[in-house]
Amino acid sequence: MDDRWQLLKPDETRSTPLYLQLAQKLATAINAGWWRADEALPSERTVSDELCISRVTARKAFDVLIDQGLVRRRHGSGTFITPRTEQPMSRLTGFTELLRQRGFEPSSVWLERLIDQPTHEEQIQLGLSPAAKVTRLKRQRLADGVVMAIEQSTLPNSYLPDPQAIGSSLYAHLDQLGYSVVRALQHIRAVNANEEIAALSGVRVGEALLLITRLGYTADNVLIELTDTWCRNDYYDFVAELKRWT
Amino acid sequence: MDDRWQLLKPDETRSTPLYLQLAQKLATAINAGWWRADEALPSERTVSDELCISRVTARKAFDVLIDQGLVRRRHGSGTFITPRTEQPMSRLTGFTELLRQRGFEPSSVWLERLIDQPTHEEQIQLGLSPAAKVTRLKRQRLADGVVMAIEQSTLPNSYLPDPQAIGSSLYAHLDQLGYSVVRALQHIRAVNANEEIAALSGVRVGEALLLITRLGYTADNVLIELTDTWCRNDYYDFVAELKRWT
DNA sequence: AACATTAATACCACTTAAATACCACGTCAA
DNA sequence: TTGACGTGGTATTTAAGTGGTATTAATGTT
Repeated sequence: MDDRWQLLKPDETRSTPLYLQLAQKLATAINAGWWRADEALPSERTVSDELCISRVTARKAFDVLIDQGLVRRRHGSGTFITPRTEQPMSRLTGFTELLRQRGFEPSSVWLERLIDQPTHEEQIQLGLSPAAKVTRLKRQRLADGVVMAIEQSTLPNSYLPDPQAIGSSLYAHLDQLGYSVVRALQHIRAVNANEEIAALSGVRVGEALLLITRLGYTADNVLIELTDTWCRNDYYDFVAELKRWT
Repeated sequence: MDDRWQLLKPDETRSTPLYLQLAQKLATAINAGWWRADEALPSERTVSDELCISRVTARKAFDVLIDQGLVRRRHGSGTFITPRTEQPMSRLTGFTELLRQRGFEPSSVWLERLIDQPTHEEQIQLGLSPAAKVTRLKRQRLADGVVMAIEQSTLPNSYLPDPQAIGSSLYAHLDQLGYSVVRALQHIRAVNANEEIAALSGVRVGEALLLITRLGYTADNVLIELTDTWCRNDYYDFVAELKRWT
């Protein structure tokens, strides 16, 4: 900043309103990358003081930027740059939340909700006694009515006595039962769609899909969830932000 | 400790919150190895007393470290260093490092190292002047002698005057030149291998590959690296650890 | 003249950083 | 076994900084 204020100063000739001039200059600055994603703009007061205009005028310029979706306001906190690529997913969040953030209307269709014998491998991973059973869930995930992913979860039956009782959000249901998934390991790889998945997700057989395998842990560090998700990546790009620790 | 407290003292200029300053200094100290794995940090009270700040402020700094997975808290007992092996890989790390961690012997073969005209899109993304050129790098990445990925990078020529001088590690080379990549956005999706990539990576045409697109930023938040990596996922699974923020 | 737009002033409501004071869990020695 | 002490956990408060809004005056348009 500092010397950059000069560039935001409005013209003397008031052919166009002050707030529009400012809005335009600010938009240019944002697109030029003066601030990074989620960084706060100077406050409305700072801007108005620095440019010798009223705060409401500065605010009105901000309104334009908000209307354009360039920035977002938080009462009592500041005005922040909207990330261009929308929300890097670095937190554990359900499918539903994630889609809402991206402006889609999420929904889902149950394909399977049943109690079953665990495979040998599942017995070991989930630490089940020989007699224990598992609950299997399978559903289509939709965004704006289009199938986006097929999701298949396996949990110890003891955590989900009644599979039919699960609403649209598995995580919300688990929360209610006191078994919140707090930490997860996600394993991402690419696979070619087989006949079953292709038919269910509406892609051609052989098309590349993301296969996300998730291991969900409770606060006690107990593995309670094994989930495979086949994602059509034209709808579900996975974005991660990485940092270097110097 | 003792004289080390001096190094943790916050700056007078309060441009950034105290707790963030402290968190950063502590993180540096931890990575520098001030404490051993599973060793306890000084207690929140000790830190706050020693640095003449409130305990809650010290505590808030600790919160940041916990969020980064560097330490772990035990009620009534203390705050302990997380062993490196359990720390989530949320750091930005080159291919080489990553493979070593997994016990492979990494190597690479150059396919292309040249100076070229940028495409229009690259001009905009990298903020290049009309006359500026870019350096293109393309190589096979091997693990134990087997091709694992094809990597194609584009950087502004100004950062890499002599492409031939790059050794095996691009990041190490950039570090030496003073243009460290500090932050990166990774975009992961699945694609079917086309003829070129299939031939280069030794898979059948149409096989599912991970396509990882990376945007690398310097500390000044300047985008200097565009990299596409096509990965055979039988060798390179992408693992991420996610946390829920309650 | 009547009206909408622009811009300024003054005051309200929310968020955050930081401090204080007190509560709850572990450890360990008596 | 127990209780004192050291550890982390949390509710509350204060001050400063942020956006939110009603009101008013000047200007331009019809």
